[in-house]
Amino acid sequence: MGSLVKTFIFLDLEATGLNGTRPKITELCLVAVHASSLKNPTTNDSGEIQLPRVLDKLCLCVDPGKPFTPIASEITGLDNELLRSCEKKTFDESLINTVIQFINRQAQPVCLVAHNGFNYDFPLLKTELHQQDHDLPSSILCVDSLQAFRNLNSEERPRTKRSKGQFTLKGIHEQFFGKEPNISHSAEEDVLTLILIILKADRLLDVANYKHWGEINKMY
DNA sequence: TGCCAGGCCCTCTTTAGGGCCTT
Repeated sequence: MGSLVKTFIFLDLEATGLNGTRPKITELCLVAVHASSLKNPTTNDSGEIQLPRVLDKLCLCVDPGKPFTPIASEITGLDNELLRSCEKKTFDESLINTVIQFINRQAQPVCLVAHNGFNYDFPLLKTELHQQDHDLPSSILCVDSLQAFRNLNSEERPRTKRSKGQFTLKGIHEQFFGKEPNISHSAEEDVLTLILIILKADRLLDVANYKHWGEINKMY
């Protein structure tokens, strides 16, 4: 199914907490890359993989309208006062239209990609859309890069004891590039890290399990 | 009010338990 996709839209959400806290989105970042740009990544003079030159970005901060958990605030560097002082709007119709227009601008069909997306980002995004009586088209495809990396691991590597952090964005980046990613837990930096590790794991999107947006359930 | 996920994967498994991963 992945071979049909013309645009991969890498997605990351920051929010007020994890699933059990009925979180609200505080920041979202979408970066769209044409499938052709993922097939033959360019490298610099040192042989390091480079991000594609042609990519579309949409990054927005959002007033969540509910308190952050302390840990979420610490991790993301955002808090209610900061977002309010910058006069950020809530997850409203204007934001939803912007996201939909961003998706519609891309070569179709598109596929959303997020790390642990099937359990976190996609259900949370669906929840916020439904709360405003909106949704994305059911035909949009989705991939969870965490699940895909685990599939890749079980197929291509000898069985090794799992270790904490093995499949985190940071952990995969360290395994591939021998160093930590620049900054983690801004939505944009996490998306760019995700793109880099997917460029490095060139078979990942071939072995991934594709779902339709219509199969994604709300988080709450 | 108080509580607070859940699907996936691994193993000392399958009549189960526990850790990972996302903020």
